[in-house]
Amino acid sequence: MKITNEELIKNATVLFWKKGYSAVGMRELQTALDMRPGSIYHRFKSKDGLFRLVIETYVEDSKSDIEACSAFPDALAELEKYFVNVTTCPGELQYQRQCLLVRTLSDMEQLPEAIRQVVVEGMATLKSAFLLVLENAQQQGNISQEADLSELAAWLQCQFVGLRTQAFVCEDNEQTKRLISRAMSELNNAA
Amino acid sequence: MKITNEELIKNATVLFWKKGYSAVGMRELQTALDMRPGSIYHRFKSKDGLFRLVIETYVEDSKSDIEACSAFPDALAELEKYFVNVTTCPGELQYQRQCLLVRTLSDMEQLPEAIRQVVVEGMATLKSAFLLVLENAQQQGNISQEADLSELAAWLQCQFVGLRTQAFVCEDNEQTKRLISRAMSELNNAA
DNA sequence: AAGGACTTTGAACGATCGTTCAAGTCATTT
DNA sequence: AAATGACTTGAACGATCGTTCAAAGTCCTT
Repeated sequence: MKITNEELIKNATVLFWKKGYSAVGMRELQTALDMRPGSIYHRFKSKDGLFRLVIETYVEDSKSDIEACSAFPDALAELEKYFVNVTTCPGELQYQRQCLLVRTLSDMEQLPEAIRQVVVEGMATLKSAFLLVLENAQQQGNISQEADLSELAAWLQCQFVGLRTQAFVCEDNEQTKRLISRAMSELNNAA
Repeated sequence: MKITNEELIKNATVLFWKKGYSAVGMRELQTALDMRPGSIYHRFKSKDGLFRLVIETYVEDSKSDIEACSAFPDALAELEKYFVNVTTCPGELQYQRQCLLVRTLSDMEQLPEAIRQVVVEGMATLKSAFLLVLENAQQQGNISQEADLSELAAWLQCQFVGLRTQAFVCEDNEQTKRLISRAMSELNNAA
């Protein structure tokens, strides 16, 4: 066991993100992880088990990235940077523009119930992360005191999903940035 | 050939929409269409060929639905109704909340280039449909004359994708309606 | 050096995948 | 009634799927 789980999951994430759960074959994983089937099954129990770890890790990482924005003096400005980063990642990383959770929604039908829960809960987790950022922005005076932060968090997540999907399809980074700054300025005007 | 292509495509659409391109097996299609493999291949050439027709039909239908809003005295109000209809379809039709084109993005990797184009062009077609509605709304005086309609169309599509995805995951129809009316009122304030 | 627990190996399994094709059915034309 | 052409049938093909397991390898403890 010289190679850490963490590293293996990172490699598996790339594959699953690029091709989706069902399109990734075990032989492909065997190559990518440089492991033979028995080893993979010994460590991760099954393809499902490995995928579950991938999703859980992804949610954890994304949550950290989003919540990290709260620490800055202007949380909303930092969140905007994060949106831009995620939607404009270049060339060989373009597959990362589409949120992994959203892309996994398409595989839900053939995932075991346990993993479906992880995905749905993951969406909720990220919404909470947005909420934390909004709370800080409110304290910083950039969002009105009367605003319904919980609904704004749902709204932010909508924007997040929509923007990432459009960036994934369209590739026009300048338009994406304009759409992001439009969304952010709507946030400032929010009741 | 007593059953029309149209009807067969309708049945196939349900399957592809629910499970996604790669998760639908030929045997499943054989059952759903009540046809034997040879017949399907005789009519549609391949699984790809059938799926292509499904996508093309979906784009055509969606385009019509969206553009139909232009004909009303208040095009934006009609568009809002359409958004609500699509995001709140009940129970056994819930799979329709997620846009079929967006859900197909996840299968792109394993689709032949020709169909990828159909999907991407389909997204552009729907954006144009939104543009048409916006042009009418502008003439009706509900959108400022200075607004960049082309960018607003991209923005609308973002909202469309984001809202449908969130409605697909969350199932809280009331929140969805609030988010939709928020989006629509932002449209009124648009520069 | 021997024992024991953990890990890796890779051939093989049964199931399912999309697809093919020779044979059969059926309506229409001659 | 015989021939023609369009469409349907369903067994079968090779490929690939996720998974298993007995055997071999590795490494620490005694």
